Amino acid sequence: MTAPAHPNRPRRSDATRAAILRAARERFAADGYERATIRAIAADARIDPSMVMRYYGSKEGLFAAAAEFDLRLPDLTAVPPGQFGEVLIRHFLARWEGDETLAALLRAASTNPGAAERMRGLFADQLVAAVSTFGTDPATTARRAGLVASQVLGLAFTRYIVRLPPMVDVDPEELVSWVAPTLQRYLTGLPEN
Amino acid sequence: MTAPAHPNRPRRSDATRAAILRAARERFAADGYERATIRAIAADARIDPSMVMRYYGSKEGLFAAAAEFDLRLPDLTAVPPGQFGEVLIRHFLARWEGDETLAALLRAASTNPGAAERMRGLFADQLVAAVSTFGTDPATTARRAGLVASQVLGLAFTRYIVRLPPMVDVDPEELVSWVAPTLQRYLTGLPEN
DNA sequence: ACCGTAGGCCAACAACTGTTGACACACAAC
DNA sequence: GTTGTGTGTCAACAGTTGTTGGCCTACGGT
Repeated sequence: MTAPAHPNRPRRSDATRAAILRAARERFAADGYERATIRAIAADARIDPSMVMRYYGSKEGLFAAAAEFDLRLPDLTAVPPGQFGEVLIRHFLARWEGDETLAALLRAASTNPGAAERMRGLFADQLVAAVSTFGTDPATTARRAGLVASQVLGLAFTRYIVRLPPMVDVDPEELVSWVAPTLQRYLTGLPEN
Repeated sequence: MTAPAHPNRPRRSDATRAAILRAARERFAADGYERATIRAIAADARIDPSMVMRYYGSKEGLFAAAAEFDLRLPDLTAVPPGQFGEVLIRHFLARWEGDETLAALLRAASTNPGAAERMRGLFADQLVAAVSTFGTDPATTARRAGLVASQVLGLAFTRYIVRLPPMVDVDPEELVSWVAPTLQRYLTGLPEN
């Protein structure tokens, strides 16, 4: 057990824990869940593999800690309704480039049931919530959020995972100008227009 | 060596080869590349694991054979320019539901470099080729094809891999009516309209 | 009827995996 | 200084993986 008498006193091992988490995110993002071995992660963090087990219990526990993620979606009630799409795609691009946690989660979700479940939860708890803040028909909210997810995740998949050359090379600003109208229509438009 | 004297004579083992391939596609589609073990595939095909090695050389060779895929994209020169988007999304949906090979390739591409390379090739050889048949500026062809791929693969990812409930439950016809305009704009429109 | 060979199974290998327990050191409290 | 606890290493475990070679069987051409 690692339960100090004074619960909030900084532990001497905090640096090690952080190093493990950083290495884990890198490896999970680069290799996916099953190819990212505990031994490799421990080597990156320059500690013994058994430390990973002591601090995170198991490989699944480590992944759960490493894939903790907050989309930090902006409050759409403070955004002009005509700019929902642009604000969202800009936010996603920035969030994605700056933090490899989402890439790790995306890669792992393809093959690991637990990671897929976590991805569904992230979608249901955060994206659906953000979409439902402004007044659309509640009956269509989930579907609109799903469509947004399909375009945003597809963008991430082609750009960061499979790395299709045209999607890797394209200027982010041009990406925004192409994708923003798509998200805008998914959020506020009607089908078949 | 399995080189018969009369090269095109049907081999007695053709049924076994086909059974292996079918089981391999199922397992790769359901579990991804690393979780799909040769032993499990062989058990599904009711043969010994060593047979897989004899007929396909290695796990990578088996995957290469199982992930052989032709998108069978329609000839867009025979389609009214205003219906490119609708024709494409209908075709993709049908192709996806009827054959799990693409799901196998998609899942594997997340974690296996070879599968990702194959996905890039499929994109470059087949989708870019189809897009360039009609007269858009050649300089933008690859980008337009990339955007189409991002939406189509994102749809597949959310619907068949992660299985986001709203994307799984949505009626295919409604999916068409939402996504067709997106693809249409990626193919023939201008950004920021 | 004979015999080469393709089809198939079995057992084992070496490498790698997540995971565990025993042991050594260092620091802080008393 | 002693003691206890948190931090870290080492070696080994049991299971699984891709892969290999030997052996038996049964078909098909002659």
